[in-house]
Amino acid sequence: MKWSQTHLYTLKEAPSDADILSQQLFVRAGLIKKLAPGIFTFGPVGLRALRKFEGIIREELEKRGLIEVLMPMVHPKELWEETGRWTKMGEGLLKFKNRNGQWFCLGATHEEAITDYVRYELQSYRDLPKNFFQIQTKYRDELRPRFGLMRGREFIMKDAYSFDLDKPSALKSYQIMYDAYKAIFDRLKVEYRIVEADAGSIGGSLTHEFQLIADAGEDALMVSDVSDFAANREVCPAIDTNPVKLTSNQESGAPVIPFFEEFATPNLKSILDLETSYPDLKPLLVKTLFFKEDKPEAKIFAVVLRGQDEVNPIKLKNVFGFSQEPIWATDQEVVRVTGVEPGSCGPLGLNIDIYLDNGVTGLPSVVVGANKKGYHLKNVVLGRDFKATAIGDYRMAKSGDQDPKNPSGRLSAVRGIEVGHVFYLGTQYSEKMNARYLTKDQKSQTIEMGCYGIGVSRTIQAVIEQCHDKDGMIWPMAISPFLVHICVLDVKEKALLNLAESLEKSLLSFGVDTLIDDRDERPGVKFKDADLLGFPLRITLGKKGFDKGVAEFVTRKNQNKIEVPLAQMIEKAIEVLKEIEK
RNA sequence: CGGGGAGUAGCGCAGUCUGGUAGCGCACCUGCCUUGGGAGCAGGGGGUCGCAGGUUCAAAUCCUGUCUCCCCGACCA
Repeated sequence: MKWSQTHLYTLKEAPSDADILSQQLFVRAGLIKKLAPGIFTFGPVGLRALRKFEGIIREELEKRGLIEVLMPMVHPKELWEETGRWTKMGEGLLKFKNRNGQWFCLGATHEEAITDYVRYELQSYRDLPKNFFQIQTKYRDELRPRFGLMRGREFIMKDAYSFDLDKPSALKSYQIMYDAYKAIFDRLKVEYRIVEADAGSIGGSLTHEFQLIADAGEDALMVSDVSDFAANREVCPAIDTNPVKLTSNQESGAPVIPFFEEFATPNLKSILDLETSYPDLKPLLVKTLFFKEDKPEAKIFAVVLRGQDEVNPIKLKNVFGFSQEPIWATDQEVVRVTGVEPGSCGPLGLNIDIYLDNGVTGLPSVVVGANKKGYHLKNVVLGRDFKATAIGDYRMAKSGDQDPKNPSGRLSAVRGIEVGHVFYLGTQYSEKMNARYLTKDQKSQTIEMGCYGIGVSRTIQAVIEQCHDKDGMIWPMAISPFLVHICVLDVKEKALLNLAESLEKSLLSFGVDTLIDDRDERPGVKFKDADLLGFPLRITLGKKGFDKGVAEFVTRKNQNKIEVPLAQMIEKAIEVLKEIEK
């Protein structure tokens, strides 16, 4: 491909709305261009990266027996009403009417569509298992799109849906996809972790996320330093490594904690204020938070946890079986149940459900709000002074917590970009949509499902978030838009251009795609652009080298330079590329 | 939804307070010159200053309304 014959332009400055580096580089190199918030055009070079990644996905999935289909982007309302998601998905679904007044939405995910596609054809146990995939544009009406392709409204996704006879078979399909995803992301040669995760609005019980490690990632992950344990912080179990020790008197069983007493804490509103004013009480400070399920007429409940800990709404959602995260009670509601505004609330004397985080249970006594403005209570003892409805893990895990899989391991927090997600769904969709088959002994059985997604467009940018330097992108071989970038320094020299063209032709016969920069530009411009675009190998053909019979090879990653005799360019290029791939 | 900021050439910005011919850098076009790390000189093209209304002899600038975009925020008991 010649630069002059494609549409390639570069910017020295990034548009002011590009927030993270990978997005700036993508825009500067013309890989993407924003059309509207969260909606992008792919330029020819960006498209090549996209296509290469799609190729990898397709290869690994077809290898494992998946069937490629392509479903529509526009879905009728009735389809989504079958599963109740027309309303449950809320604002995320972009809905609109056609000229006849019929409602449609843009496909945000395709569980309904695929189930509809197969439910009348998959009738016999002989038809199962089957696993379908598609690579297609999704639309989700994100509240706040950002970071370019990372959180777009319109994006390209590979989604797959498995249909199985029973749960064991479905779990087998799950494992196949899990392994396929591993194979796919391994080929990118980037750092990623497979983490335990929350199922979110897709639903399901068994689920893993594939997270590409990057500081700009939107997800907080907890990873172990010794085992392969890794979890999204949303669901990571919180296990203290140095629980507060009971005093020796406590251990002997003597009731050393005196009755609780009130003390004045005027103008101290937050736990932070209390910590500052009473540093010696810091480990005993306990906060009482009030929540309710996100639906009308929901009951208020309290969560009690250490001042230093953060509540984890996802855990609450999962423990209580809510369909969504609980929401904070308003100040008025807090006053209604405690008699006092937030700042001095405590668990004593409440007649609502109180959920006690297990981080509190080791404390001999605690300090809580007195439910009286400007007062707190100390020497409060759990069980004696107030009772909890239930004790559980309701808090966020934090750095230094114990690895749930290996007691000697410690967790640390890293950030990740979710590029893949696998779910075991069970029958939650097939049941609602009546997708059934007949067993050998003629019984009607509900089909077991799984669903599996890869954010294709997100991944190519996420990769660059990890692979770049101050000069630009550094593409991994697997998805690099081109493998070789030939800079012809003197385009008026016909011989040089001819040489570049024949080199491209030869390389292409080895499957090595090449971009020839044939612009009439000064060398510096070409080198800067080559660094920005970041293809693995740059070959410089200049008049000086040509007269000496050599070309210069530069590997993008480490800027290693070697001189190569013109006659050996092809073999050497193949050799260098193989070296880079390692 | 709340808070903050911004809409002026393809991109990055100044000009707005204090009304008076629409500016700068990059990019683009022409010519000369230059050619191994974003050269130089000269000339040039491109704007209904987000939109609507108002004030004024005169509005990018002041007033009113409106739209759009961007950033931050759902840890406080």
